[in-house]
Amino acid sequence: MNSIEIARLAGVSRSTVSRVINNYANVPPKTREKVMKVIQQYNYFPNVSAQVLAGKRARTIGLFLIAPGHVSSDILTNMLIVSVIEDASAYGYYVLTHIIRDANDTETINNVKEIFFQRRIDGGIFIGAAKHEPIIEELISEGFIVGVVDQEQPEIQQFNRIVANFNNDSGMKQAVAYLAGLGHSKIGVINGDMNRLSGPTKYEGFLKAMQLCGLHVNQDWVLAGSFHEESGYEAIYSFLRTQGERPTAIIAANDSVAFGAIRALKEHGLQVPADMSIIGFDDHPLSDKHHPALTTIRVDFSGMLKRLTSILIAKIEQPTADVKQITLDCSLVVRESCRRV
Amino acid sequence: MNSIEIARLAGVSRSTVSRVINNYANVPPKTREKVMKVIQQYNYFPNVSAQVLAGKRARTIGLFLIAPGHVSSDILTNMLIVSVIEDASAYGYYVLTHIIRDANDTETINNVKEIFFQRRIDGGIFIGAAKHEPIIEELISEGFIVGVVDQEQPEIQQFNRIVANFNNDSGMKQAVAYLAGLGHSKIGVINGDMNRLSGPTKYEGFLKAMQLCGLHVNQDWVLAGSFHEESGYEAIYSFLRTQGERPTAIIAANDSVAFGAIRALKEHGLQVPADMSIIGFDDHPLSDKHHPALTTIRVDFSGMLKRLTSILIAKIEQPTADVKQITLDCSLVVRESCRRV
DNA sequence: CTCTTTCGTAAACGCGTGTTTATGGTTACA
DNA sequence: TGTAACCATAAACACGCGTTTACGAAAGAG
Repeated sequence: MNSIEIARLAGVSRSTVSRVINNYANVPPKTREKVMKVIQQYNYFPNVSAQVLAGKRARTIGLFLIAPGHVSSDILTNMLIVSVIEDASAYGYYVLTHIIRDANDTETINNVKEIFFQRRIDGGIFIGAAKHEPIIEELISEGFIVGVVDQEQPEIQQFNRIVANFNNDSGMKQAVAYLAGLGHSKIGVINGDMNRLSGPTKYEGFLKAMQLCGLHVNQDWVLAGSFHEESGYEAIYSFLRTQGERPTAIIAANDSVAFGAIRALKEHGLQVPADMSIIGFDDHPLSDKHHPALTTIRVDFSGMLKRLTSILIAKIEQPTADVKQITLDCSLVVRESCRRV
Repeated sequence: MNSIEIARLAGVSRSTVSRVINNYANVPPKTREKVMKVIQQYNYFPNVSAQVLAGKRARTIGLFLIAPGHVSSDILTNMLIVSVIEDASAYGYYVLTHIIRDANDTETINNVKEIFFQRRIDGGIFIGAAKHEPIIEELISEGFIVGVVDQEQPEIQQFNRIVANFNNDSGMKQAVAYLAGLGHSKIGVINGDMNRLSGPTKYEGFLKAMQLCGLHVNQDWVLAGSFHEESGYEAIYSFLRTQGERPTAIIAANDSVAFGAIRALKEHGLQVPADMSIIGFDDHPLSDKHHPALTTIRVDFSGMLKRLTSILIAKIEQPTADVKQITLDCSLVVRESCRRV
């Protein structure tokens, strides 16, 4: 079934069918109706490949998840997939999801390039990218429209790069201020992956916030991590084997890290928040089900992706649209993992 | 950049470029290498729309999730998305994921049809379909290749329908036998959605298993549910308000239902497994983290989808491939939610 | 030297649609 | 009746690639 058949069955020319489908003005309602009837009767949908070849858009965006480990078990990442799919769907766009296990592997990179250069998609969103991701730079320089979460806005702004970030500074400020308000002055931190933008920015936010509250940062309480549950566990596990003074509160780079940290504390016979207060970051879907329910800095991932998807599609349809950056605020969610000292 | 350009740059004809790309035999290594070099140098990838229009496959499959509620929070469903994407990726296929909130809504159905009829995909997988899903029947009758989880194999087998199921009979048998072995004879059940195939088959499996173990089924202990956490909670909540004898063990249609059931029991002051033994179904990713860790019937969803994806793609590439049905076994996983009586 | 095989070319067609152009046919209004 | 304005058509081209065909050129075999 193609437009020629439809034209024949409706007793009109192929041009008219095309004009009906593409909503051209110069076709009277009666004709339009006649054609539409045949189209629906025969389940006709214009072949998208032919449309693309003829210069139309594919109405498809790519969603690229850079995730070395087991994405499948990360609820948060998975929420985002669904989120983007539904957001795009509202604009009549479809989503091709792709998982990048190793952003440095040549073959993997080639797959990503293939998706863009084969014109499978009109634009793409990258989640979980490192601070500097060569493949993204290459795609942007090739003119592809790309949305990125958690990356720096370069000095020379390009029309085809959209950057979305959270205000980590503000988040950390809220966390530290809350702890200070509870009487804490000995505050430690478990950092995230320093190769990702939110790693260093959260840490810098922490330093700034501590200074603002007039608190001293003890470098022995600055622990390395990498945004994963296991890294939180290991950070605390190692720390507890050392001698010396201990903090009364710890801020984790995200909730997964906080979960791991709490697990390590429990194993060591320390209770949260009785023996140690913990604040997370992100408001992970499981944080309120956790025991103890996790006090955390909420971050609206779904909302961010909704905006990012919307802007991406706007740029696809109207390349002159000039939004290039969005920043969302964070907010403190008080639950049970911190106590007054 | 197109094949004409590449031909010019490599100093060969366009036919030769095409023959290199499609791995034809009659091109000597030296020429192939020369062409490949230019292709890589200029980041050339054949336009997929042109390829499809010229008769090649789109190398894309559709993944359709029928999920009325909040898919985003269902870890299991989300695991499956990632699973299929990675499986397809191994065959050089991409995945277009689509979420169906209401399989009865005309516009929603139209979107699904569009994806197929526009030739965006070579075939599709449906997850969460009802026992009888008109849209699936229509697509199959139109000749599209479709893989379905948890649906009946119709008497007249079609080459383009692939059905994947779990052996629910065997699963229920293991659950009942295990409970019987622990001394339970008063066993209740919370059913799943009876509009989905696994609803009735699990229940029938339960009945058969009870008979096999020589146990009586008390209809007061057969509770209605719908595969969701909330339905498990409500089933038990309502049941506990009734008078009369109570079972010592309950088998839930899946782990989510079991979680809900346990929550209701706890609220009512009943401990699991001290006051009631519970068995789930599926081995949900959170089941071993649950308190108490849930004894359940494990079901290998990822494994099933891996096979289903593999068969779907095999059929796409070789429509005569004649596998039409796969059935996977279940296995009991003993944790902490059942006790000897 | 001739014959065959191998390698390669140029040209053409088809895939299904969007879009433009030149050309009529119909309707409506003055 | 004449003249627009509107509606519709047929034909052609473009998009980029796969595939076929007819045709050579070069190389090797006899």
